[in-house]
Amino acid sequence: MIQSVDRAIRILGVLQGARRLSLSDLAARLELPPSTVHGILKTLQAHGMVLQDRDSNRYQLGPAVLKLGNVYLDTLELRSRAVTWSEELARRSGCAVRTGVLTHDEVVIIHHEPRPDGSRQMPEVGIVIPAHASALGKAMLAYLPDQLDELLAKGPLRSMTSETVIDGDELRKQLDEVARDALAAEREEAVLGEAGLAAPIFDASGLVVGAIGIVLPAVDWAPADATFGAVREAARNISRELGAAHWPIQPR
Amino acid sequence: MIQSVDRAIRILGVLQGARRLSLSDLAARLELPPSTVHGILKTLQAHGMVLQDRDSNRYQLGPAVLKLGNVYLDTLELRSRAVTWSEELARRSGCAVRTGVLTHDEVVIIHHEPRPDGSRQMPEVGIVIPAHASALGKAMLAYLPDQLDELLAKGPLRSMTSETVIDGDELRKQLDEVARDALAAEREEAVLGEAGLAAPIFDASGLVVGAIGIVLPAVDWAPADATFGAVREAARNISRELGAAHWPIQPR
DNA sequence: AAGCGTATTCGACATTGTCGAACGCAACTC
DNA sequence: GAGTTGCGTTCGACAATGTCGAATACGCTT
Repeated sequence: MIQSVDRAIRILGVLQGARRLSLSDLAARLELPPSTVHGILKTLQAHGMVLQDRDSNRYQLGPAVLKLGNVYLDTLELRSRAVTWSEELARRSGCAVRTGVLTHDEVVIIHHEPRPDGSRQMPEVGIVIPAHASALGKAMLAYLPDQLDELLAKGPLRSMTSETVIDGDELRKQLDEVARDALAAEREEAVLGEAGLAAPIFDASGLVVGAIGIVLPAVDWAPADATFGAVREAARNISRELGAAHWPIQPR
Repeated sequence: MIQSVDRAIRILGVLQGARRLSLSDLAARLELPPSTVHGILKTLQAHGMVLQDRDSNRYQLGPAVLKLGNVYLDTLELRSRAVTWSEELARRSGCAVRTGVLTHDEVVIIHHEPRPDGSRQMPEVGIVIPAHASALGKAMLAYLPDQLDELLAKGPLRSMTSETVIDGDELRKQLDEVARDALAAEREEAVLGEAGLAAPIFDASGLVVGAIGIVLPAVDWAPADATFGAVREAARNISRELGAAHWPIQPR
């Protein structure tokens, strides 16, 4: 692990959480001398990864990170497959559809198909949700015991709403059920008033590479039986296109 | 400039251009020993900035970059203003609307309003276009002589189509006209069959912070007079909301 | 089974980043 | 308007750190 690179990424991470920060704030949060942080910041700035507000001198993320993000999406085979099947799933379920991948303890949304009712909706590509509080995250974690252990070892689970599962054992119990059905649900655990239903996506090597699912108003729970089937089918179809031999894969 | 951080970002940049690369390819392109690149790569990997394909061992960008990109968009005041006015501009012009910012020699799209005809269109947020070959880029460069000098000093302009302006003097001449009208046009200079029209956006300090414009099929050139006015108005409205005292600002 | 082309590990060396201190600058305060 | 405080930034000596060549391990082909 190269120290300065690690520090640079940690700077980006802090900036990600706090939007705009002064050099001294940044240094305080990282527990590093300001001059050290300054050197790294200037390097990041030269590449457009961060930029400094002319008026306040505070630092924030720069346009170069956006460029990188877009290229990541283009390289993902999963995404191109998800686009096709999301459309169908949205039509069949009448709900917005999200596809996501796992990074450490969070789900990153890589595709978002708006509800097919024609209303204006914010694109959600790139947003992150704690894995333990989302249907997508649970669908993936159920088949990734190592990632789950790592997540639980890291510290207490963050509570998002009163419904968030923050007990490790309770989460494990839920995930056992998820693995049995290849279907994960979430009711107001991340956002009040919102529920989710998701299924895991596997690739040719039989490992979970993502999950696809629907988002619906909590009051519309439970969805029709056909909807459960539609989510599982979307996940299975994408998995097959990625070369997965079976769906679902048996965990462990 | 911290060497290892600089190298890390260069690695990300190469990965951005080439999608997936083996360690030796990557090392060869950067003219660095493989072991040096490997150390940096492993650090980036630990943070999810890059990931390694299990089968081929090749490296590619990871989900963490996508997360960063999304947060960058959220911090941009310009973007939230652009969303409102893009909608109006799309309605008035009947065209797709793009808003972009400048990084070095490229325009990064930070908002994309699809053509209001209801057809399915790929979201274009995050894509990059060489500044000299786009209406958005010209609109900004006309008011940023320093950036223009830097761009021209860096080397020959990249040709995208037969229409791309690759002569520095010719570009300067065009930009003088752009600065006079506060309106930049582009006809098939980046993509054959596509034309653009854009106007610069200024902030409270009177500097260019972005540009907004429309994309239309080259065969539909020239747009109606009202459309020219609509583009300028959108740029002026956003500039005013950002605190700009005047629009356009006089260059130099 | 042998050989090649990979990625990866290791360790010695000196290059390089680090950190404290000093500087410059602007915005307040009295 | 002089003094003061709180910034960001620059500088340079030191040694911690990243670098690179060589050695190892791995997987694929022949």
